[in-house]
Amino acid sequence: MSNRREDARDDLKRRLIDAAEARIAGGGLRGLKARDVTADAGCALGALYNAFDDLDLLVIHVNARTLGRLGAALAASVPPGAGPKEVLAALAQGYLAFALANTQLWLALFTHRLPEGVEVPDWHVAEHAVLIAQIIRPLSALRPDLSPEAVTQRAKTVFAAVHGVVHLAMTARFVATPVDRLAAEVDALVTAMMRGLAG
Amino acid sequence: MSNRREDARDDLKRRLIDAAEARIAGGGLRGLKARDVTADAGCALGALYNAFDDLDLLVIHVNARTLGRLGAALAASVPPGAGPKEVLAALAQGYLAFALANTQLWLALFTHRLPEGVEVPDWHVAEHAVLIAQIIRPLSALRPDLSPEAVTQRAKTVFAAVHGVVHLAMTARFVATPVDRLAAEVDALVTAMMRGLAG
DNA sequence: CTTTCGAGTTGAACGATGTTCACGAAACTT
DNA sequence: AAGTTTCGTGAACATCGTTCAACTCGAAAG
Repeated sequence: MSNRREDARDDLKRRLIDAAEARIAGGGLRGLKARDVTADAGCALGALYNAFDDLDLLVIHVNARTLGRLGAALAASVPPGAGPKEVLAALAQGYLAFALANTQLWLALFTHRLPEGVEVPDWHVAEHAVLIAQIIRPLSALRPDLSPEAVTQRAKTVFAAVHGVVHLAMTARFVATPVDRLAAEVDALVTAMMRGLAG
Repeated sequence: MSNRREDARDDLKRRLIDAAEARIAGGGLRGLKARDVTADAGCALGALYNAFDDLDLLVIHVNARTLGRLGAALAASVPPGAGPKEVLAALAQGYLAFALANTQLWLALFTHRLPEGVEVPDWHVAEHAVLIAQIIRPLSALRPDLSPEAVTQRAKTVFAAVHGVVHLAMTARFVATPVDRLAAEVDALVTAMMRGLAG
């Protein structure tokens, strides 16, 4: 059994992801430099390109972690025994709270772009399901008449609308909602959408 | 009168903005290289840094143009003599149409970021008013009870929600709305918000 | 018209950054 | 124990944005 090699390899990968995560959390995606990460992880510059094809792929692994934590945070934000509308309102507030508490890592989920022609790996595309997965159940409870496909589509739109408000508030200083108004505006948006969508 | 000099200077600036605009429209913000732009504009590499402090400032001038065209497109998308709800629905569709027709330049408005500590010039911050300016009038007609400040805040939220749906559809992979469904989803979102907000 | 002056232009050079590669050491296989 | 494969190493390379000293050439002065 070749164990020593695999263990060392996995350990190096973990250290590199740790270091990249810390660098992104500290200085944003722009602050991520190959030389910094390898220095933090305690390996040579070239070792990074043995563990990962690319700096982009390293970022994708950091984003995978963030998506996992985000999914857990969303699940934890829903009070037990709540009605559909309350669940959706709670999810929106949970999303906002995560974005505020993990700004740079959360931003990296949406600002990271690969060079033209390169596609995101399928396994990482699938991980983005957590963004809408928990919206689907309460939404279909609210609209039992819609097909599963239609509910999924509506869930995407509801998510995108909430995400848009939070994202613009934290990136565009121009049309941004002040942070202290954010929670109220997100809540107003969600309840308005629910009233409108529930017909 | 030193005219020859000023004219040449302004002409060079215009050619540089033209070239940068074309490069962004073709290959996105990532495809913008100082050497390409100066070659297209027919000047030496260093001349760019005489006309503009920075590549970032050149991008800002391109974005200023785009905001101007976007404002005009939004104004043109509103049918004369329409009611408030129709105006808002038309503005949303106009925004979507502009984003679809000018994808890369429109994306540059929101993906361009300056290095840490550098602030966007005030004159360019002010230009972003066009994004919500035309939303305010129909919204205050719908909600005469709200103060001007509250209406402005709601306009920002409405814009951010619509923007989020369009933006995510054109950048994110998994949670994206298919383009052929986009117009319908945007319309459903706006009408739902109007119903919810007006209630 | 000639001279002088200075703003604008030029392209080589610099520093930063992502990525590659030949070398050598370490670990696994037989 | 020898051979083979794997992988860490760090110098080297290519590509960026940006700077700078030398040069050009239009504009004012004599």
